[in-house]
Amino acid sequence: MDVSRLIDPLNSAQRAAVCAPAGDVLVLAGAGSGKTRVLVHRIAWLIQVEGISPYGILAVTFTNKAAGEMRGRIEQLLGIPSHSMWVGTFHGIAHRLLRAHCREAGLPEGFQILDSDDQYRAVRRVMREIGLDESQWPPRQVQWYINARKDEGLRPEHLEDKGDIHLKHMIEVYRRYDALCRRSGLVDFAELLLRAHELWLQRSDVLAHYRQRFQHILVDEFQDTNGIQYAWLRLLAGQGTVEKTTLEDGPARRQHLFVVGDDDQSIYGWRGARVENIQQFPRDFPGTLTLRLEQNYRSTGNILAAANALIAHNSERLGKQLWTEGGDGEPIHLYAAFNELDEAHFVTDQIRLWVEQGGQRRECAILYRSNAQSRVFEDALIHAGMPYRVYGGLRFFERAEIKDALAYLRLLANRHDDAAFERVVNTPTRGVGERTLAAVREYARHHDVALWQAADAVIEEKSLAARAINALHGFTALIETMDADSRGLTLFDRVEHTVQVSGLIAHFGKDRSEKGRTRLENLEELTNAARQFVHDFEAATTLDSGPDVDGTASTSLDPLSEFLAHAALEAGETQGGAWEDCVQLMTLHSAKGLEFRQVFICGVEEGLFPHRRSAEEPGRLEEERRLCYVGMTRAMEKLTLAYAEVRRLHGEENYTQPSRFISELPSEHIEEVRLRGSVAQPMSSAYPGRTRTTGACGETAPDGLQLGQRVAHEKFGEGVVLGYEGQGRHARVHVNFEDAGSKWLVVEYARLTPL
DNA sequence: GCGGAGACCCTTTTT
DNA sequence: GGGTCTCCGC
Repeated sequence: MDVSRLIDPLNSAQRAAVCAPAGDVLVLAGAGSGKTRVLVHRIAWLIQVEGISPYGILAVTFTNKAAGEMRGRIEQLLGIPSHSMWVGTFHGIAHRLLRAHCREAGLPEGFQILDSDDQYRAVRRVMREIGLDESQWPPRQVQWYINARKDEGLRPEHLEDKGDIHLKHMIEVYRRYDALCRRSGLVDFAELLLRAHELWLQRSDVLAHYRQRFQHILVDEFQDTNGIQYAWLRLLAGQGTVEKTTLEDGPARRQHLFVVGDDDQSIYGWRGARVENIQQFPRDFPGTLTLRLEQNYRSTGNILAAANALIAHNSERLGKQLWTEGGDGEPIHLYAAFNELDEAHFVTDQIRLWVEQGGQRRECAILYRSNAQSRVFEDALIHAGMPYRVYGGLRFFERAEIKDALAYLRLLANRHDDAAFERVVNTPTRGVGERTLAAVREYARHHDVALWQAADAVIEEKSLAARAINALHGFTALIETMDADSRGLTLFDRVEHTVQVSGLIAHFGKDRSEKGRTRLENLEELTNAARQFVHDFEAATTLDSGPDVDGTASTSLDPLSEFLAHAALEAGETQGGAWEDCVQLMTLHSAKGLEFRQVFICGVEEGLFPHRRSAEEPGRLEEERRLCYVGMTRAMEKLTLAYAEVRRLHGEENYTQPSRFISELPSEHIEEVRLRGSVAQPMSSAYPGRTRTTGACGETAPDGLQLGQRVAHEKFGEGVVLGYEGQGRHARVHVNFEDAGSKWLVVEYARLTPL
C-alpha cells in the first residue's frame, strides 16, 4: 500500500495531525490551511495504515455540503465507496440513530421531521390554542426560546419560571408543543439532537454498542458545536459516567476524538454555537494533542497580514498567526462610495475590468452583512448585463407547493401528523372552513388525540352542519383512497399519484401566471427528485449491506419515510444548477468555507458591519470581527472593502461612518481607491445654494454634460440633467428620467449619451 | 375564498 | 423599501 500518496502532499503540521498516534487530537486549523485535506487524509491513514475498519469510523460535519465533499474526497483518495462509513451531519447521524433505535428512544416507527417552518406553525398553533397574545410573545421568539432550551438539553420539566409571567407562558407553550409533537410523531431539528443525547443517557446498552463500534470519531468545524452536540460527542467518545457500569472497568478509553476547528472562525454564537467547547476540549480530554495549522495556501501576504492584524483585536483567542510562502500580492483596496448605488456601480465595474482582463465572473464574490444589501447589486449587475447568482433564500423543499405535496405524503405515512393535516386539510380549498377546523381542534385538544382522529370523530358525531361534515369527510376519504390506491407502488409513482390526486396540479394549474407555471414545474421536479432519490437510495443500501457488525443500525425504512426525511434534512440547493459563469453574491456567513480569487466586502460601515445590534456587547462585537476575518480570508488574490457615505436602508437615508474594522487594518496593506469626501463635497460649500445645481441651463457639468441637457441611459431611458456634484471621474450627475424618475448617477459608470 | 389595502417588521442560518 | 401577514370587503 502506498503511504506516500497520503503523506507527500502534506506539510509538516498537516502530517503531524494526519499521522498522530492514537489519542485525542485537537487541530486548530486556520482559514485556508487545508483543514478538509487533513480530515480526509486522517481517515485514509486510519484505514490504510492503522488498519481500522471503515465501520469503526464516524465523521461528523455541520452541513450536507461539507459531508458530501468529505465523502467525495475520501472516495477519490481511497478508491473505495464511502457508504460503508458513517459520514454525515450531526442531524443526519442523529436521525439515523433514532430510526434504528426508535423504540429505545421512545419514538413511533414512522416519526417524521419537522423543519423550522413547520415548527413555527406548530408553535403558533399552540399559542393560539391557549390564547397567548402574539404581540407580547412573538411566535418566532417563542420558537427560538424552545430551540435554545433544547440545545441546552433542557425539557420543560427542567425549567422554572421563578415567578416570571413571561417565562411561565413560554414554558407552557414549550410543554404543549412537546405534547403535540409526541402525539403527532414529529421531531424538530433540535429534538433530533436532544433525543439522540437522551438515547445515550438512558440506554447504556445502546451507548455501549456504539462506543464499541466507533472508536474513531472525527469532527469538522468543531467551533460550531452547541451544548448538546458536544455533550453527545463526549458520551460517545467514552467520556462520561455511564461506561463504568457497562463497558469498561478502568478509566481507559478506547475511543479517539479527532476534532478540527478554528476559534477565529466562530460566527454562529448567536444560534447557540459555543466556541468555549474548543477551549474546553483539552480540559475535558486530558492528554489531548493540540496542533496548529497556520500555513495558508489561499491568500496573498497582504490579505493575510491585514486579516491577522484585524483578528488580533479580539481578546478571547487561542492564538494563531497565518502565514504564506506566496508573495505579498496587491494591497487591499478600500473604496469610499457616495452611496450604495455608487458602491454597486464600482463593484460591477471592477468585475467588468476583471473579466476584460481574462478573469471569470464566478471567481468574484460580493459579500455583505445582510441580505437586504443584495438588491442594489442585483440591479447594477442586471443593468451591466452580468449574470450573477445569489445564495440564500428559499430552497427547493421549502417552497410552498412542495411543502403542500410533502404534507400529503406525510399524511400517507402517518395520519397523526398534525402539522401536515393543518397544512393541507383545505389546500386546495375543499370547503373545510375555519369553523369546522376549530371544532376539530377543540375535539383534539379535549380528548388529547391527533387532528386526524378528531376529524373522524367529528364526522361520526355529525355535530356540525351537513355541508361541513361532507367537506371534512371529503378530505379524510381522499387521503384514505390515495393511500389505498398508491400502496405498493414505487416511491416515484406514489409521489406522482399524490401530486395529481390531491388536486395540487389542478389547483396550481389554474394560475396561468408565471408564478403558477413555476409551481407546476416545481411539482414536476418533485417527482423527479423522488425518482432520483430511489436511485441513490438503492445504490447506497446495496453497498451498505456489507458486514454491518451491529445488525441494529442498518436502517431499513420504507422509501417514503426515508424520502420525507431526506427532504427535511437536505432542503436542496437554493437555486438550480445555473452553470453559467456567474458573479457570486452572498452574506458573509454563507461565504464561510468558500474561496474566490476576487472578493468584495461591501457595506463596511458602523451600524451595518458591525451590526448595530451586536456593537454594544463585547462578545458579539468580537463575533462580528471574526465574521470580517472570515470574509477577508475568502480572498485569494484581490480583496476590496467598500463602504458608502450615505446609505439608504429601510427607506431612510443615513449618513454613515466607516466601520471600526477598517481602522483596525494596518495602513501599509491598504490602498484607498477613493478618499472619503475627496470628491463629494457638501453641496452648500461647492455650490452655494441648491438652486445652482437644479437649474441654470447651459452650465457645464462633468464629462461635457450640460445642465438641462437631454441624455439617454441604458436602463433608465431618457432624461434631463438637473445638477451635478464633484469633479473628475467620480463626479455625479442628477438626472430626471422620464420613466425612471430622478437619479443621482456617477458619471464614470452611468455611461450617459448626450442627445 | 380570494385579492387588495394597510400594518408591521427589519441581522446573520443550517439542520 | 419591501416582504409578509392580517383583516376586510366582495
